[in-house]
Amino acid sequence: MTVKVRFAPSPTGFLHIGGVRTALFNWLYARHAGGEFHLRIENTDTSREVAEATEQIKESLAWLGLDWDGPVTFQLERSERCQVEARRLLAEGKAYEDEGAIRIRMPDEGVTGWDDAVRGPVEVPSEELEDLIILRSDGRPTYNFASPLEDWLDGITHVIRGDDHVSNTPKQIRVLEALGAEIPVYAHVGNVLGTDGKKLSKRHGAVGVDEFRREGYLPEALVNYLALLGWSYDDKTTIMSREELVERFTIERVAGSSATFDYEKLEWMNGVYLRALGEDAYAAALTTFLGEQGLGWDAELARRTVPIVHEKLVKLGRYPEYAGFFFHDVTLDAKLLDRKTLEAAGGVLAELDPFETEAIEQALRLLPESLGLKPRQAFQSIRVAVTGSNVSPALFESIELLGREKTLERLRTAAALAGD
RNA sequence: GCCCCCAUCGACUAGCGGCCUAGGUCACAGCCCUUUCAAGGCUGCAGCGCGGGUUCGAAUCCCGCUGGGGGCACCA
Repeated sequence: MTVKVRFAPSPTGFLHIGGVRTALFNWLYARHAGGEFHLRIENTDTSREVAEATEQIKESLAWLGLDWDGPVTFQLERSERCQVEARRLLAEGKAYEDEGAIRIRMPDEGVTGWDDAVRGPVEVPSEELEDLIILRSDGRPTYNFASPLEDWLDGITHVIRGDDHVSNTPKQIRVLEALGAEIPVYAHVGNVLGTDGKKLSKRHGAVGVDEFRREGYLPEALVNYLALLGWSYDDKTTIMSREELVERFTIERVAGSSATFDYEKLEWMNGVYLRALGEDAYAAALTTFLGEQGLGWDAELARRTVPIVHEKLVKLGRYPEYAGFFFHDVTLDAKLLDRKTLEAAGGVLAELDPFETEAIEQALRLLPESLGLKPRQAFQSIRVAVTGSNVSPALFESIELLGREKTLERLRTAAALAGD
């Protein structure tokens, strides 16, 4: 039997990080099993649909590399089929009319249960199940009717979804039974919580995929991080490529408990991925990112800064503040400047030939002692003058890249500002 | 209120009755390296929610409690 799973978001807004995690688990499971991963838009409730949402969801998944099989399907397109099936249930006496709507009969004794692939057996007393409305009086199907019906139509074998659906599952199982459909395997994954311990949702702690993209996270890092949120391979492995994740992912190792999203770990992991990139790949990622930011910065110059920023940034979004001084003028804090040092540095660098890192370093290394300063103090002053900050990429390399003219100009400006 | 789910360091987790003096990663602290910041190396801090059982033996099994989460719509 071919594994078929689906990710079924409702198009009411952007794809948030909890939803992505669900999509990822489905995708990993499908790819691991050599099965199919379907994308289904559950737009039963037209009133809440957001026009751009579907496109945005597709874009987010594509950016993350979660490709889906077959066409994207829309729940709305199957509403006629829903009506046909509802009438059939009516005719079979499994459903009845109620003020224009159609309700399905639920058993009122015994239990309704299933063997959840992550939680094990779950049982709900059937008396808790109301005869739920499957067709509204205006003829539109409700979610708990349309969703399982579509699972049936699409031959979905495994339903992997968030914890918040456990209470829907018994209802959907009864719908499926009435329909005469096979019951898929259900796997309920623990929810993703915000730092406040509340479930992440569009209304709460909203974190869309595009936000991570704008901040300069790499999709590979996000995927790796998310995979570890509720799943683990063993007791040691943390960094795993997409291929390794696919190869290793199993539902048995998915946790049923909810997990808190941790930005700091994500940042660390993103740094790991960034550092693992070769210089060309890094340059490509950086210039693409900068382009998306719309800053209009010189891509060639950005490319040349790669060697000195490569190991330093934990996410590309830090680049503008860290290396922006290459592209625009700096503002200085006079308190951090020492006039004598700056003038001496200017003097030394003015005549230097060639104006290259090694020569620059040799020349500047001589300064501290002659000024009676510690290297640390002298270099910090120069660093601030040239880069505008006491945190910057390597100083001598930066000076070479900036060029003699700009360096001297900044040194002069800073010296004037320093006073005595 | 009722129903369901969950419960190991601050966070993510490993653990599926003896291998646990509870392991790994992030974060945090200290040290080393060092022109800043990172990175890297080393060391450290820190946890089985509580109470009963079962067993020769419990983080692991059972029950209760507590806590957290989710759900109870002609929303999805």
